[in-house]
Amino acid sequence: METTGFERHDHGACIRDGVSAVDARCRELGLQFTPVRRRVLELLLEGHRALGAYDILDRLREEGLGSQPPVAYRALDFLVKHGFAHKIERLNAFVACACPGESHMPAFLICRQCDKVAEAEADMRDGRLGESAAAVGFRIERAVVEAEGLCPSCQGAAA
Amino acid sequence: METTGFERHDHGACIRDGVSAVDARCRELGLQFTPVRRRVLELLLEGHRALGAYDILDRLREEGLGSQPPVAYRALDFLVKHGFAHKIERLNAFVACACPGESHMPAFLICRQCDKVAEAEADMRDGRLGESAAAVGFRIERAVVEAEGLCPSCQGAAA
DNA sequence: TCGTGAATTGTGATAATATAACAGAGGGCG
DNA sequence: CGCCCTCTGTTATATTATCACAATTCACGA
Repeated sequence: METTGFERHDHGACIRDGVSAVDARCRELGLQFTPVRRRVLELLLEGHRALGAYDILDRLREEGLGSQPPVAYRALDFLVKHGFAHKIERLNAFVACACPGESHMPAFLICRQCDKVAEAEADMRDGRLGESAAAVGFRIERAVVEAEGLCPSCQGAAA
Repeated sequence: METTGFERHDHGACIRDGVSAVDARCRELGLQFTPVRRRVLELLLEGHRALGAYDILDRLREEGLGSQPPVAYRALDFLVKHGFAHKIERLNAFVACACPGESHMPAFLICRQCDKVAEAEADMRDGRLGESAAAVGFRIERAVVEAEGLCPSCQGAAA
């Protein structure tokens, strides 16, 4: 289990790699990685932050890539459906996936101060929740796991 | 760790006990358990299902207890704030708390077929997510844990 | 008991998030 | 070319949630 997002890293590479990984994956799967979809992914990769659909729509509008909600929602649906982005239910917002292509049950660490979001792997079917689900005979298919708190640098800033 | 909601149980008692537990707790804490708040809690306890704010508002309207959204939202905010109910982010809906009064980090098992919701205890600060959060120095304060899948009886029905 | 301030409720308006429906554009392929 | 399929553009609308402010009710001490 690993996390990304709070450590410092080469963020330019982070965007480039994210986009090209998705690009490759789309080629593999025969999916169309259109300009709107690509741009939305770039926007999501820009900060390790969750962006609302309307934030994204505003950016698209500025750039002449579309002006109505369905444009943004369709691109986001595409990205989410294929695992290139995730929806953060707690925030009604979206983040780029930290490891596109790998199938996983993501969990998120959301800083309430700076709004950064890190992605971790946490398959709930193992572990204690999985046990208690199994105990009552519930079969877990998907899970939303969103932890909220303070990231390391905001803890430092508070002190 | 225990769950409730999928086992069969005396549901009449379930509502009565839920309401009176909250009633007692409000008395303890000097909170006003007003008619609207009581009624909303009863509605939430009726099925072990998540109800949307507007579903609740419709019921309140029928009963002459209020007709505008803030009436429902304020009652729900009260119940959630004091731990008598929880919001299911995945569904934008609300459920009564299975063990009001006890402070806890609830997790939910949501059946995608029958919409029933069971509550389990799952403190994310322990376990593997907690470890990986600790590893990057993230301090978890709250967590949304919502597992979706099939409850025992819906698995049976599917077969 | 009464006054006072705080909490609660009533109501209209509006914000924020999300989807439906259908027409048009474009590309691959017979 | 003509057909089909996917993607895009656009209007309209649905769903979820909050703001603002007036009216009322309630708790509590004088």
